[in-house]
Amino acid sequence: MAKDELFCDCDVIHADVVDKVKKKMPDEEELYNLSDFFKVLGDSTRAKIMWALDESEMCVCDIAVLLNMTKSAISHQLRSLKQANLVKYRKEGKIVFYSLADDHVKDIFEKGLEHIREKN
Amino acid sequence: MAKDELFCDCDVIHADVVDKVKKKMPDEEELYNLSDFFKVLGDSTRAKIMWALDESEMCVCDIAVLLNMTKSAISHQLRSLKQANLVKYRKEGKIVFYSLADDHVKDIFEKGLEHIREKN
DNA sequence: ATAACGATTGAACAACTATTCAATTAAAAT
DNA sequence: ATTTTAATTGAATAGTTGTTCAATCGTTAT
Repeated sequence: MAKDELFCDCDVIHADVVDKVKKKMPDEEELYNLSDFFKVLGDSTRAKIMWALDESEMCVCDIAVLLNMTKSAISHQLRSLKQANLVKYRKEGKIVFYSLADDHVKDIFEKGLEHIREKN
Repeated sequence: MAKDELFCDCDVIHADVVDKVKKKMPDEEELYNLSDFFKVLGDSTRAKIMWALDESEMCVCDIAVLLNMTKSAISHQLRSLKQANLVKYRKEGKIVFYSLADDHVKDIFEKGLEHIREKN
């Protein structure tokens, strides 16, 4: 019995399946990073920001006006998006222009929308 | 001045851009649902479950053993996944087998992994 | 220099969420 | 019928997270 299974409160029902899947399973860290990536998109404010930046490069103030929120709130969220490499920025004087960092994101957005629009 | 802009703590810097994006912006509800969808994937336990179910249909107990967690914790998370239409299930006696509900999810997973593996 | 403004930051609070624990349901086996 | 087991459920708790508020940084204009 593997030490991984010591704390489960049930019998192994299909040990073959579990073993097979366990062998293929990617690193703990990789799935953790994956969920972290989706977590960033999993907030309506950030989703709106992403959508907006997909349409056009914008500064913090523009986004704040668009979404009717404070610059501070937007800036905090842009920080999350920046850390997740979903957006990039360029400075022009005191204005900071943000834009999407990655083409994957557009695809992911579209796939996600397809899913929720299908409405099972 | 639109009433949407009353509470912003800054001037409109690029009104043309803001207006253009505002017109294209999808319904509040749609982006809210989109972020809700990503939120479900934005937890490492659920991401692991999704990954496992992408490999093979599994019962609650199998998943609990695989992830070394209690059936209760897994069941709670499967409930979230089910509500988001990410998984479906079939009953066989007292055993409940879960599997992925949707082909989109596989694509989204792969796109997400691509992104985090690129490592900017 | 200094005032003004876009943007960022940190602390604090409120809202939300994942896991645990105990109890319960439903089906199978004795 | 009763026991066993897979699964679900609800309440509670601990941890996380989004927004607000106030202060600060950096650049531009006066």
